[in-house]
Amino acid sequence: MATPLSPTTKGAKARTNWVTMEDVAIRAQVSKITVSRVLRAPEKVRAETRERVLAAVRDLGYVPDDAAGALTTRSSKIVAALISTLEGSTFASTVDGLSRNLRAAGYQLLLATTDYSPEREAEILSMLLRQRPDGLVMTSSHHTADALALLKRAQIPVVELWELPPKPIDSSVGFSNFGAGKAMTGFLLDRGYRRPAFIGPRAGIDGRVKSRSEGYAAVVSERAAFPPRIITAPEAVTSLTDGGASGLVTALERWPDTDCVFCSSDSVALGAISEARRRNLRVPEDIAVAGYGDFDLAGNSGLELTTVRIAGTEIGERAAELILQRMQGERPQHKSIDVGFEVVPRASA
Amino acid sequence: MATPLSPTTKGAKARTNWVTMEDVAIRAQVSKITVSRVLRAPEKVRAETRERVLAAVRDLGYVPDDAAGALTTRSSKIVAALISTLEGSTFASTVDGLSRNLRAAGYQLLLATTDYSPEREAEILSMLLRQRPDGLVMTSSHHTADALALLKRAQIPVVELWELPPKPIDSSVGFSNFGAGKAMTGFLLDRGYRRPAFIGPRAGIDGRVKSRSEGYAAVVSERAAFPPRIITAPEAVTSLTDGGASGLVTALERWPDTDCVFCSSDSVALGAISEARRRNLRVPEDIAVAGYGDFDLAGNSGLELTTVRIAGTEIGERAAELILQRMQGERPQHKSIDVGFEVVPRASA
DNA sequence: TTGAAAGCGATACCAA
DNA sequence: TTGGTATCGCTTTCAA
Repeated sequence: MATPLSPTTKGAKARTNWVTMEDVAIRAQVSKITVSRVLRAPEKVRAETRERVLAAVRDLGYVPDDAAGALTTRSSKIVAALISTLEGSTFASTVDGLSRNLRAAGYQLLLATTDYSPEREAEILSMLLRQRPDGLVMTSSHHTADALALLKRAQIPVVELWELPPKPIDSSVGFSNFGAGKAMTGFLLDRGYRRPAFIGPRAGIDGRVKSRSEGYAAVVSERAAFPPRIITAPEAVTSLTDGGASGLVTALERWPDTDCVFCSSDSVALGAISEARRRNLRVPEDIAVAGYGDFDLAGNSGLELTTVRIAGTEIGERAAELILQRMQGERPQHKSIDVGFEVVPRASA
Repeated sequence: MATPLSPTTKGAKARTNWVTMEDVAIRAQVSKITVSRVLRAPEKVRAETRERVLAAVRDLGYVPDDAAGALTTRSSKIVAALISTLEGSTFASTVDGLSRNLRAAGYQLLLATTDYSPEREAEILSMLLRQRPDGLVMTSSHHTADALALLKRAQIPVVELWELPPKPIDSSVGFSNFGAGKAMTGFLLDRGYRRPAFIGPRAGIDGRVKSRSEGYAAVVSERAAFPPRIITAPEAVTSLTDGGASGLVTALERWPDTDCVFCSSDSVALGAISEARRRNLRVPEDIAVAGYGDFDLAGNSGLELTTVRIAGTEIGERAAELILQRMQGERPQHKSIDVGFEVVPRASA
């Protein structure tokens, strides 16, 4: 035994199987830096040399180590995303649009969910920051002081999604939840409903829901002759659909003349419709139901849910564009992008 | 002006605002390596020193650079996930469970979606690998030769999700799609339906659907007196629900005695139910409909969809456990974990 | 057009 | 219990 190791120029001590740039360099008979150039600025290398290097890259199956490169370039090619939740598919399309557009520019998405908790968000943030992301997107606009301090020190572009905070940390892509609440409520009144109530999930879970309910309240206060009727599901109710069912019950008990409910999401609305059917109430004749989100199924399955449509994918795509510009040091024209929303009238209200 | 920079020991040349380990060391009057120890093996440092270092860490708001550390430890603390799609919320809970459990162990999730395309998967894989993930999970089991070669060279633990491939790359967490197709079909025949058809999305999009349809076909061949009836949505139809609607139409045209359709997903089933209602067919009396997935809404909204439930979150959680074990060099007892499935009988079939 | 040397921020290994 | 030194894989800077 004791076969002498072939003196592959000090390459002998590597214990991983990753091919390094040095390996490529040796095979192509050039220096490391030339390999680097071929990969990042091919025009700076003579065609002949370049071909030799590319051949070596192929032969060896070389995959560059971005993390190592990041050490000198100070750019990890990673964008971190803090998403409130992946369930209910609210943000799924946003994440999709985001990752798609980022990847097209060579960036990867580091994803984490916060379950709507600012404390968890802060904690997760500090973990994500250890990877030195070049940028950050988040779907919440309510942050702890710790989180804000971390973000400040990180000095990376931050984009807040799905709202347009009055005082954004940095920039934002979203729409006015307050405006959307107003629009739908106005639409319902225009349709002739007299006593709309608002049904939301457990209290304070989400600032966006609050904004929508405020939009509702604003319109009711202005145009209707009764105080706003806002129902919040009890803490015990966890599922959104269950919350919608119980919300409807509560609304009808408390205000028997309720003729219409505006739900904080389509899932909640489905719960309400389900409960209405259970009670043999006709929708919308006996009780009208409006949702929020325009999820896949809202328009189908005989549901015909009147709702508000948000361009989730577009939010992700625009956020990617914005953050890419910022990461490349450009100063984008707009720090806030309003993608709007749309009231979608269907049969349920 | 021209205030002389305080000679913070060569720290003067840094152009980022990140606090480095060296900065902490200086402030705590120790060497870098001691700071490193305090952070990773506190018991090896005298309590007094440790306190001084921790104070410095806090004061400076130091956040370690894992990417730099990865260079020597050869562990990036990153796990990459290749997900077929985030839409339809099929995999959302899996991603959630995965990222939650990984994070608890200090790992982050690098996420990308492949849109069910093996070619795209291979391409994305090579990009993800540049970040040197410590492990990889993927929801597809159909890979290109390039992808397999990359995976092989990467030499990291790989977990395939949502199926139990006969020949896994490495390990897997899922269940038998074939078995699930068989189980639901058997259930439908037991319920007394005589002529069940299978409705899937556009051809070949997903190996799992194929397995389910094969399970269906196996049972029909064995127990029924007619050849399997399998409908595939035309390429033109993109939405799953639309596919369900058109699938129902096709089935009834081609085989008017069809009394039951087993759909490849709940979304498809909703489309079918929707179409049935449009045609004034009663569900399940005139036509029964079964789905697959047990999405949030399946049990609600008067839908009462009979379906197959998959423990999506559990798949993610178990996958995290498995990959964590493998990354720590343990050899887990099981390379494949079967989380099973469950036929959920409701009113639609 | 190409290369040599010096880091980037952290950890491993061996000393003190 | 603590520290010095040599890397990790890559890019930058400066020369040739």
